[in-house]
Amino acid sequence: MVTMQDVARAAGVSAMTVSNVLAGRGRVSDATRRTVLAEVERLGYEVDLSARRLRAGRTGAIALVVPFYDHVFYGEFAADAARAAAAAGLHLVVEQTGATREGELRALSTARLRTYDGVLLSPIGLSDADLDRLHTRVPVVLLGERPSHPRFDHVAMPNVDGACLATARLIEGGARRVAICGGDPGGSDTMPALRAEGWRLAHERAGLAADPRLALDAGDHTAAGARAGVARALGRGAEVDAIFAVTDQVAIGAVAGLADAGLAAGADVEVIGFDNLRIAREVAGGISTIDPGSAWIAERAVALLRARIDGSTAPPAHLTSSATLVERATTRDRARTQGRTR
Amino acid sequence: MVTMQDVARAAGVSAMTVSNVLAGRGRVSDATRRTVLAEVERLGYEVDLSARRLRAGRTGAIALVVPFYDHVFYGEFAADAARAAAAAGLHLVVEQTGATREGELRALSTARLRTYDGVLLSPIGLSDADLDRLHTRVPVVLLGERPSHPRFDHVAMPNVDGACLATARLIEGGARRVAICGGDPGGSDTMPALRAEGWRLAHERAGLAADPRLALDAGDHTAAGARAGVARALGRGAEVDAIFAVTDQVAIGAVAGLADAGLAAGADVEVIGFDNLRIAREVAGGISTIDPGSAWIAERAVALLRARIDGSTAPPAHLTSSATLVERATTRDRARTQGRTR
DNA sequence: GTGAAAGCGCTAACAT
DNA sequence: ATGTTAGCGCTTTCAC
Repeated sequence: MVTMQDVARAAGVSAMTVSNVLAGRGRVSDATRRTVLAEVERLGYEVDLSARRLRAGRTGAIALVVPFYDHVFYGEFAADAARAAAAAGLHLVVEQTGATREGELRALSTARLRTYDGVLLSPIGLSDADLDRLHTRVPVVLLGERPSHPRFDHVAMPNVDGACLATARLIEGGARRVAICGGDPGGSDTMPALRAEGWRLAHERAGLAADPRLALDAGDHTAAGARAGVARALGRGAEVDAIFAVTDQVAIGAVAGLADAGLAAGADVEVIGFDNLRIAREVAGGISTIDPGSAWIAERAVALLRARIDGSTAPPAHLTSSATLVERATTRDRARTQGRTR
Repeated sequence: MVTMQDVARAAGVSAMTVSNVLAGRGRVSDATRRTVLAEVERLGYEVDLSARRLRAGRTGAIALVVPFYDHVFYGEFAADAARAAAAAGLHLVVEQTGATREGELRALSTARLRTYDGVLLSPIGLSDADLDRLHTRVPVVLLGERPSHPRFDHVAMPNVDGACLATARLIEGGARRVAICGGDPGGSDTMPALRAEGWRLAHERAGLAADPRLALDAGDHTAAGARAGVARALGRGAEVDAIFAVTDQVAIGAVAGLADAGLAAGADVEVIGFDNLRIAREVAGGISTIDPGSAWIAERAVALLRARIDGSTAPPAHLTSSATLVERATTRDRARTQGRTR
């Protein structure tokens, strides 16, 4: 294994000069630089990141910590975040927690975290109290449901607004029995709870009452779970004019569940999803959905993290992106695509 | 920031003893252990991974290096690999290369790699010559298309076999004009080329000739690209009895392209995809597909890496998983699900 | 069972 | 423009 010393010796300079050349730091003559780089190349030298970090305190890498690797939404989000990180001169790596409190604490609290300059965390299992207790030198920016914690920067999804926008569109389209699939009207601050709140709010604003019996189960929020939930509800005779599905995955399952019952999404029952996954465009002729502005979220979150890494002591920012309705085949098109800003 | 020294001081022992307690190494009295652990807890101490690695040479983490974060296949594969890694006592993190030679070299060759005990690499842009030139102390296990490189362990997808199995099923089902969507009959050793080879092979074995005009374009292998490709082919009057789509994403697009032309996947044109993505089960009534055995691949790859990390000098292993046909609604069911082993 | 000394590979701070 | 010194936090080695 070749070290910086080896390169220095071979180039007839000190290790410090090699370090300076490699980091583009300090003043080095052109001749020296060339010699050093030639030796680096010849010997196949590569800096040891651990050593650099131990001394310099930085790695140039940030982590995105998500609940599950195999959720399409997080995959697409990671791609957005990687783009934003690259633009900010940072390298992004992704870690998974399994959506458990323990997994999230492990990802944050344990040592692993020290090898990153900053962390983008999508908390699911972690309570505010857990976050309070977090004593970490590494800057953390929270992603997710609702801007909440006073100590951390937070960039949130427009959960309530987006759900409200979707439900309002379904009501305006003439539906009076608008179901929510995968929502949790009883809960608080989780994604299913917040989107259920938007569903309820849209009813209220239209002078209607959201019927709790129209809160359809979506199991674990997979397409399979939603399909089964919709089939079950239809099977026991639930009357449904339209469905707001809390995610596009759920919407895909809901469309399948309708099809199982001989109903066509769009023509018979309007369906709107949430997330604007790329795949939703090609399924069932195109699933209408709420675009939560993921690219904007990724960009702002990375910018906030970058600022903290650079030592910013500004008060924590709490941002929420704005939701846009994207109409496709599962809603009968009146206007094609209409946006709305909070 | 609290260091091991701080804990040692507080517990009235040496740093070495703290280190021993934390690593479960050496002989430490029970009383000392308890005191140390209590101080660790009280001070909120966490080991610094960079320092540990610098000295000990290990981090307990491996990297999975994939072309794109936002490809569903890699997301599902990462989840499998994380499970396998956890079982082997390793922590898995995911990095992205953008499918470029440069990105892959950067992920491997640059320093970043040294913070991992091993790397699972899914090479796309890298040539065998590039791999030859790789001089890295860190063990690398190759994933992907065809077992090839003499210096590395490799676990491959059953590309040719799987494609052959799918195509054979379509031919046995009565189709005589079996298209391939997203294949590359001219290429070599890439995923589209190998799956095209399987398509050709199945024809040959059935005493038929694969018609090169039935190699349908799928653009960048997104559902959108495949949909456009199928629509274009149908638009210029191509006669197609059945479609083997090289991935499930492509299959989803192909089903949409057929629908655009008023054709029903399954009833009018049989379609088989490849990958067995979870989402493929719920789309279009269920897309028939080839299960490439991703979980097996992940498990074997992690086991090989674990062995190398532990110092194995066995000759490089070259494994290929076996393909299974999963029949759903886009094929007319005769047998439900039939496997085949290589 | 525990500790002291040494040093992993690198870079900040200060010479020269 | 380049080199010297010191030390980041940990663990290996060896002494007690």
